[in-house]
Amino acid sequence: MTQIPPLAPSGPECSLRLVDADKVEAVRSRMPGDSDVADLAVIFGLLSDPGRVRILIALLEGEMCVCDLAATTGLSESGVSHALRLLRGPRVVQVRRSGRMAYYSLADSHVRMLLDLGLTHVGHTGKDRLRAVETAQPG
Amino acid sequence: MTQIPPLAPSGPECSLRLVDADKVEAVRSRMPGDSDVADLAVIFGLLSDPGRVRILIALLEGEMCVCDLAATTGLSESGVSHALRLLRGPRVVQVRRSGRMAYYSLADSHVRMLLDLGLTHVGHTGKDRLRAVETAQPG
DNA sequence: AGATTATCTGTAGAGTTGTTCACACGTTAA
DNA sequence: TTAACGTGTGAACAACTCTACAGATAATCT
Repeated sequence: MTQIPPLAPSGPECSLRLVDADKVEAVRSRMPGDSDVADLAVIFGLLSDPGRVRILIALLEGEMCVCDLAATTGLSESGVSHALRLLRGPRVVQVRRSGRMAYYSLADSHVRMLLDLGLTHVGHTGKDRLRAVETAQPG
Repeated sequence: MTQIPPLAPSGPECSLRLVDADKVEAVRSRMPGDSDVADLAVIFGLLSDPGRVRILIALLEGEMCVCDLAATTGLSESGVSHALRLLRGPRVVQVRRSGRMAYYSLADSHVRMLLDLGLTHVGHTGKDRLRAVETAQPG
């Protein structure tokens, strides 16, 4: 089930050096499969752009239409549309249409938690993300 | 403290359309600052590469040296070194040196939680995963 | 000393990503 | 119907990122 296959490709002339072979084997056996790792990287990649981060943070407060998201985030409406397209694919956001409006909202609670955790890491207040509670960080 | 400034740049010839101006204002006022958003995007960006994800998942089990990380992840040792350099900057990992060995470990518990949350999001197999986040919140 | 080992760094090329522009699509109003 | 509106899409271009290779650095050993 594990990939990253070439640990011991053929014989003793393997060029890989190992210090703790047991640990390497143990960790390799518990490593998620390639597709899970790739999917994980894709999700994080979607959160790696400031514009998309702002869009998602805005959506934490509830659904919004494209033009309001543009005004909120400072992106162009086309830029917001492109970003939302990327986020729609892996179902990070979902859309509700009403007439010519498109109202977007978060489709996955994990993304909400990822954003909260990330903001905590970055030091933007404690868990209380969107409120100004100075939790000064030493060093 | 909020940026994304050009909501109402000067006058009525503003080209931005608003549907729910109150909501836009409310969300804008709670939006983290540019540097927090940028830092957040950087952190997620570091997690957006399969190689780095594998390195960090390996480090969930404890510290490892570069060559063992290479054997575990399938990356070249140079590639691991490059990846760790990126992760060292924002202090996602830390290094302990002993002789000519360099032992890397996770430097931030948030990253541990981000990885676990992400794996839950993609894998959803709900299994034993990686015994990560044992320091999670009490029941 | 020189050789070997483990890690680190610089660079170049291929590949990817974000932004902007222009226009297309479907909906609503006149 | 035509026009305006909100949104979606494709293409082009700059900017960025990943990977591999070569070499550098520092510690260890003979």
